[in-house]
Amino acid sequence: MKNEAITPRDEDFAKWYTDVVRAAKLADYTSVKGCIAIEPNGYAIWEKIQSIMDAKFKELGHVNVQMPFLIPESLFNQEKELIEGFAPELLWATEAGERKLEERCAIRSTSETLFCDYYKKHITSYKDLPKLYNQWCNVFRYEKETRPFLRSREFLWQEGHTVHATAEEAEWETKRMMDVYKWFNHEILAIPSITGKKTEKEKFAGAEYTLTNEDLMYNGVCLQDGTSHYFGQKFSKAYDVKFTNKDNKDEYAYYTTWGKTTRAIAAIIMVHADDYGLVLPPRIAPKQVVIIPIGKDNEKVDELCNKYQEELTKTGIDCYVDNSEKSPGFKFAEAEVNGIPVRIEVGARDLEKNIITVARRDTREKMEVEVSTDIVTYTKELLETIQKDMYDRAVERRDKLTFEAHNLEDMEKILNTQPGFIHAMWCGDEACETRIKEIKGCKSRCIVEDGEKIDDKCVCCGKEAKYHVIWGIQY
RNA sequence: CGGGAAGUAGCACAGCUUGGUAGUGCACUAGUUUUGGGAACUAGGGGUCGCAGGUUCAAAUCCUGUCUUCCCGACCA
Repeated sequence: MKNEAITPRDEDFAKWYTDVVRAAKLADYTSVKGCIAIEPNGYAIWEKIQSIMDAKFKELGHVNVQMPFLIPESLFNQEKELIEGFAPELLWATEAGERKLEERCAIRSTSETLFCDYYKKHITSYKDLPKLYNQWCNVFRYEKETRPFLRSREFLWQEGHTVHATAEEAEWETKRMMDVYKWFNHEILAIPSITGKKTEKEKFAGAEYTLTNEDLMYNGVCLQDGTSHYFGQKFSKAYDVKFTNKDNKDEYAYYTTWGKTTRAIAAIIMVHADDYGLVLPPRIAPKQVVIIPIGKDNEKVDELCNKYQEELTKTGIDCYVDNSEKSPGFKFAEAEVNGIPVRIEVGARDLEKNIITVARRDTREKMEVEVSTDIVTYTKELLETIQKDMYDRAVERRDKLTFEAHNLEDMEKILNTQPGFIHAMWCGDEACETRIKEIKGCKSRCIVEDGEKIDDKCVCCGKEAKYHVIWGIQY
């Protein structure tokens, strides 16, 4: 049954996206521009993202803290590049009625300033290092065009802020956290992201360098989804974060930050969802299985539903029985639009033949299963299969939308027909980046680490090429 | 912030040109019958027409301003 509330994906991708968000009840608009109400279905996904990532952070030795929501202007001003980079997005709070703040404060857009201010007081010796802190919070950036999850003014994220005694260790941390994001996207979200280093033009304001995680959406548009920054001593010099090293000398600390946001939910939608609604990879689905009874007041049906629910829950599978008064057809459609990976239909008619029906959301395939089958093993295997198949399909689509450009004409042709990840060589000159941006706003996504040499010459100016870069149109 | 479109019941829309009792479908509530892909019938409830001014005897309708949402740019996770 085609969902009429959802605009077909190939007809209007932007409209399809917001239709899926609304139909799956992930978020709704509020009377505050750019600030969404994340609804239970959407927040449950975020909670699952949090729980998996948080467990990973803790496993790696990070601890959670919470910093203030307001940042004094004087503190912000200590780092020139940061304030310049963020100035257009900052919202300043000064007073509310007759109550005035002691100092003009920015609503936090990112918390480097506050962490540095804190670390400055708490680090004296190399023995205090490293500090591996993370915070889960909301931030506010004054965005002009907003869309649910994809780009909102207020959004939720985690920001890790670590300080180290040596550059090597800090760089290792930067890389290691990028690997965590990559692992998370590949293994949990079934999104085959690519990672690499941002160019000078695209890096975070004030960073020595920025590592990035880039996803490719169904329509070939790129999405930055997770970054890890190496600041070297830049911030610690600006904020005076010093420690005494082993040689009894003062040294500025080495600083890293890394973050991932609710935008990941946008990525899940734009990579996996279809014309029937949301499709959730089993490992991130808050509810992995829905059991739908068919046939009213049928003892056998109810009994089997409850038995399945109990057995599946016991093995750690998130499932529930849909006992609402709705018709079976309604329940099917609702489970589908909400993206629940597996649907078990227990019907009176089927039971006479000693079977049940199992449907997988990703392919919408229905299977008849003998009642005697061990439902736990069957479901576990099916969930794993779905996870793997979703990943494989995403890889296939990404590869289909991956191109090589050897000159500007190639680039233009690709961008005008079907955008995607465009591999091309670059001389390293910012002028060439600017020139390429003139083509449909195409930007460098990342420099491929250890990327193979496609050409000797820069795709733009023809001079000697230094870097293998992936280019694309971004959200 | 530039260019375009739209705001009327929870949702989708009609009514506006030519001012005169607030409409339709879905959803909602109650009851009955139903249940294998968004059930049927009957009876109900719900709207200061985005907001603020103005014109008028009278404004959803005309005028001005403003806010929000969507699309296309510029900016960004």
